[in-house]
Amino acid sequence: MYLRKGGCSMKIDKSLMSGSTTLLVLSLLSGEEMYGYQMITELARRSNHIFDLKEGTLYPILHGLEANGLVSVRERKSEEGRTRKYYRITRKGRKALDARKEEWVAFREQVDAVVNSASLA
Amino acid sequence: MYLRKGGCSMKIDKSLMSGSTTLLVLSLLSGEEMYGYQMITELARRSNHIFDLKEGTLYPILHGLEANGLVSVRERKSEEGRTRKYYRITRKGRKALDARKEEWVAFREQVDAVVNSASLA
DNA sequence: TAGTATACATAGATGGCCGATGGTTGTCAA
DNA sequence: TTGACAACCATCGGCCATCTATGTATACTA
Repeated sequence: MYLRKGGCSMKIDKSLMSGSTTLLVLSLLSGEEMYGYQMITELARRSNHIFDLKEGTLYPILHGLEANGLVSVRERKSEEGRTRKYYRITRKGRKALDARKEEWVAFREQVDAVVNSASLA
Repeated sequence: MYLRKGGCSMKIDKSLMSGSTTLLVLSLLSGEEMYGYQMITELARRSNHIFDLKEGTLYPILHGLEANGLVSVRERKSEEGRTRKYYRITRKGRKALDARKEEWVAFREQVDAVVNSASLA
């Protein structure tokens, strides 16, 4: 991997990432079809380089999503002649995404609730 | 464990929890000293029962925090005669909490950024 | 005095993510 | 034209956080 290093140097504990990866990947795909490497660079860009997804993380996830019918794959030759695997979110995938979003919102709100309730005491 | 079951039935993917547990525990302790079992019930209460921390999760974490000097412990006999282990956050623990909070805010904001940027496209 | 809730503790299994590694193809400068 | 580098896909072993299951002891209460 040769991702350009952005200016942001804040490191997020890896374990915080756990569980949100699928949400992020499906979110990316909900806008347009993308290929793996592109998701990594796009995710880094959109998150101000907070998320530096590893290939060893992404590809198994994509295969899992495909196995569960949440994304579909097709090989496409780009204008430059390079053949890539493009992933597209399915209807089932959009449902799963909605569910994940709800989960995320609930999780986020309750973490904040605990953190804030404590700082008030 | 015999925690009362609350009305909320939404289940959060366990893996989302990863990494936030220490933040939550330290947040609880930042308000007052508490004992283990109390943290579990308090966390459930303050999070509308979204977080149902298990004893098998909490106690190893507390021991780790103590080993790292982020919390201190003392045995105290409550009025009812029961002896409990009360955990108190240390100065070092407060610093760690501040760092964790910053991490959490950055993480939260960037997840939202990705999720929202996709839904706009 | 039996049952239930409180309270602390640990070992083993599970599952997600990462580091390491390897391969192929396209590009560009020397 | 060739060699280095970038783009791109892929897998495996291991780590680490959490859960499940289990064990223990004490206090309250019916």
